[in-house]
Amino acid sequence: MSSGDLEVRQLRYFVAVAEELHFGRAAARLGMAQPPLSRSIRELERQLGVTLFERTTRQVRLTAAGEVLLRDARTALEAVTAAAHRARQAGSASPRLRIALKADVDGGLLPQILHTYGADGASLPSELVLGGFGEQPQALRDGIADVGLVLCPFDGRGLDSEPLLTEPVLVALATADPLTARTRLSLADLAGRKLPGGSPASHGRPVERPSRTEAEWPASNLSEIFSLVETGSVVFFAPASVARRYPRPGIAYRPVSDLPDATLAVAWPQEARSPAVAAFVRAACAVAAAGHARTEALLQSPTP
Amino acid sequence: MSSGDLEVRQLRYFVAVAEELHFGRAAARLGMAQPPLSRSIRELERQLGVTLFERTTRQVRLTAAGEVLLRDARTALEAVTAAAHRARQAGSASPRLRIALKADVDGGLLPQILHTYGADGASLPSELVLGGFGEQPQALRDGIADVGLVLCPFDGRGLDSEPLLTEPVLVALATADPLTARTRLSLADLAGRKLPGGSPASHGRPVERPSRTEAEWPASNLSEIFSLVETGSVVFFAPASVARRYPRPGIAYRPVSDLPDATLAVAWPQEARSPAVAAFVRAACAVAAAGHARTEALLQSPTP
DNA sequence: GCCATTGATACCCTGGTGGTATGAGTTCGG
DNA sequence: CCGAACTCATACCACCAGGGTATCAATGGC
Repeated sequence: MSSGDLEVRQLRYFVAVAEELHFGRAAARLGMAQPPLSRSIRELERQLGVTLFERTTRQVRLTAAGEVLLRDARTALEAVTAAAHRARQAGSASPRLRIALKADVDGGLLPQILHTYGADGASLPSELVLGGFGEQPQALRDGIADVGLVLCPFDGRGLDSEPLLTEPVLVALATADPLTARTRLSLADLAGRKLPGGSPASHGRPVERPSRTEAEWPASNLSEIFSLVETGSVVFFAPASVARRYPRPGIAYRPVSDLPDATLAVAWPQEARSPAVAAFVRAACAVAAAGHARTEALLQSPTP
Repeated sequence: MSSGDLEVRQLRYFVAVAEELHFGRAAARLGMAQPPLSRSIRELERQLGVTLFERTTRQVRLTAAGEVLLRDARTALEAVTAAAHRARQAGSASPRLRIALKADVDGGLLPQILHTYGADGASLPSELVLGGFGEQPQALRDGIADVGLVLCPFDGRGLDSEPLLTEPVLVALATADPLTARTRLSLADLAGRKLPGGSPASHGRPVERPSRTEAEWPASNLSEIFSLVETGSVVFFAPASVARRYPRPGIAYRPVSDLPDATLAVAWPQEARSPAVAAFVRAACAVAAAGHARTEALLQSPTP
């Protein structure tokens, strides 16, 4: 037995094959030829003493053990890449707090949060890490960012989080859309409308892992999405704070009665121990609480 | 840059050097020569673009980036070995639920828990994984066990847990000990007495990572410890349920007034999704709740 | 100032890792 | 029923990464 322990390369290969369920495609994705990949998987199975795939010449399927390994291998790979990224960051000449978020999806709190955070003694210079919908948790797990603003629900494996604010979700329609005649819509009204994601309007964000390439998204940023909305080719669900930021003449926003409110949260890796992360979380919670209190006050006393 | 990504071997090497702070000793521990180890660390630093150690010929110190990497590398290595162990287990012909505990430290609940668990439809045959004090959390992180019984407080990184029962801690003394004359003791009374761990009685269990070899523990199991207690060479702190199990004539148990109660908890890896683990946790909580209710009843109605 | 200690450098060599060519089994069309 | 296409496995080869040995160089203690 030369077994001893697994290597990262073996895990990468395994995940590639497990995701493609096809040795040739997996090899292509890995930039290598198929035979060494087959051999490597076989060697992995030998080391583990376990069959990971059931192969026919026409089909490759994961065994139960393979399913288990796929899950654990993914988290192990995340942990390794996170170690690398965090070490690089910690060794850099100018250490920074890297904040992951989707551009404009900050509930309008970001400037205030940054201000409060900057006043904290434990604060480091901050840096924004912008990413697409739902990519923030992965960025945190991979060590690309230290803390993030995310929309609930999100994939919280290995993360801790604290909710900041909850706000209604509006639908953005072209002003020309007949539905704008109504002041309130339901999901049923929107059935069949296309979403920027490309898929028909079922509701909610894509839950599966976003391994798809950017190319599949016809529009990757909100400006482009709202341009599409303006032309009437798609509709788009946006939290109220995002809607406030894009008050275009060609777009109308309407509340959706049966869509749950969107909750913005601050999230960070569970094992995070950095004082800067703690300071940012403190600042975010404080700003959210202040905003909440202000809203409450407005509601309580309509005539101040 | 041939960097791309880290390899497990590099992380193992780094952790060894970071723990030993000495290339020669680290190399010996890894079963290899010193020069390739030095070269490997240098290559790692080059890949990361970060200095991990400050070396003089007389001293090796971790840099800040090194500290960060040490923490993350440990968790990454845990994740990798866990993946291997869990895959092996999942692929075995007779899958089992592996329960980690320290022998006899189960609050007397284990038989009942196993009985209840066995009646659950989702249950698998169970297997006990016995380990020393505080080794259970590590066993769970390394994928050696699926669920465990642990004493609080414990190193809960990556684990979820549920408390089961809380009971007072007694001190075990030789019957010949003059302190047995008193019915109640405080920690101050025991100052200076030796504990089985070898260190003087400060109180509590060793908190640092138990990487020490078994040889450092003069007694590795409770039978041996209680033999030492009988001879008067050490005293020993034991939860009441453990004391009940060793009612030896040569040993007297006394409550310790200023020692916090011991809490037994059931713990499992956060990412665990197995129905068998869920069934065991359910069973453990149910049995604990039942026992708790029984105790309450006894206290409420002293004359039934 | 000499010596012991310890990390770095130089060099060699083995084995693992990847490439190419090809075989073998399965499925589908005719 | 046969052949073509597809796909995974096997055989064999080549390269270099990773480990070993010998040695140097720098530092600190006596």
